Amino acid sequence: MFVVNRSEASKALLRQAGLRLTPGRVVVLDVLAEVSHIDALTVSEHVAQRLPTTSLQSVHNILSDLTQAGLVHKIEPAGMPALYERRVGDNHHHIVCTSCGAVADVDCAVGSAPCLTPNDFHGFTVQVADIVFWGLCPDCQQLGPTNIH
Amino acid sequence: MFVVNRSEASKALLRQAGLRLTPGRVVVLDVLAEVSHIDALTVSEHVAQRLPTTSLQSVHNILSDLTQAGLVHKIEPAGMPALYERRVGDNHHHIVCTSCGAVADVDCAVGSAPCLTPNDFHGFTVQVADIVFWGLCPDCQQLGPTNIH
DNA sequence: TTAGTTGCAAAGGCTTTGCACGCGC
DNA sequence: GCGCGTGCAAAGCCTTTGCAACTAA
Repeated sequence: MFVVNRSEASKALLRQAGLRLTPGRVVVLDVLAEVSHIDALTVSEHVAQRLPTTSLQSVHNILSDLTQAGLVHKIEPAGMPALYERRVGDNHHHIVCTSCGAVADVDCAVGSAPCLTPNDFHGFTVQVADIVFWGLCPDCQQLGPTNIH
Repeated sequence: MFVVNRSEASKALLRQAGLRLTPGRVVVLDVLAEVSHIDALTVSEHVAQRLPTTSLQSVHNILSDLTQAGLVHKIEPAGMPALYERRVGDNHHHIVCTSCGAVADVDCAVGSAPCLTPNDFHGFTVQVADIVFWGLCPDCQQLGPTNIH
């Protein structure tokens, strides 16, 4: 399979997902391929450089569509605006810097079903585990924390 | 140690935490001792039954103070208003019903540092792990899900 | 007394909604 | 041409902030 450039890859993803292929969606996917863990506003700013007419609200719509289609993953760390990333399969979680808000991926140490030895809690059926680690990123460890969180 | 009633226990907690003892704070703690995993609005409604002059904003202030003092724990499941509970020590997480929003406590199966075999990810220093499980509560398993999430 | 809290009102940040226009298929 | 997406504007939701009046210590 030859994919010549980023946009072609994005278009292919959209087609696979059965989504209509629009400029906005292609550019949003392109942006997320370049920068990860960014919020809707940041996505919008990047999109605006290539598609100046696309509003923040449209970016929200698009991100919502892409998330539903499973092309994009939405992370919602407590107290922060939602962040988006292109998902690369699953079973990775995130660590967020309590000082500057930087985010990094974390492959869960335990494996495919983290913290889930029993499959059932209080009669609940467990479907997903959302795991967010909080700590200090390397930069903030040196500078001393300012705790945004 | 004789604690005659709920309010006395709440007052004792406030004193221990070095917080000023006000009616609002006592009642909020009382409410949280009775009902757990409720949002600020629900707390406010319960408080209003005993202290009608206390506004929602004041409840927010109070919850924020109590959270900072460590008397109360704030849970922020993705896409829901923040929930509060009186903390009973730590190391328990939560499972939220994707259909009706019900919340239950989960003692993490792995122990004190769930999913944390290494203590360091990408140079980050890990301080806390926020873990939220999503699934269906017993009621919604029978009724069929309506997925709020 | 006096520093810490409350009550009220207003604003803030992020996200969702509604509706007419326009574009992908 | 039909129907889904977009653009724009406005509202929604929860929460925070500002400030004067009050009250616990």
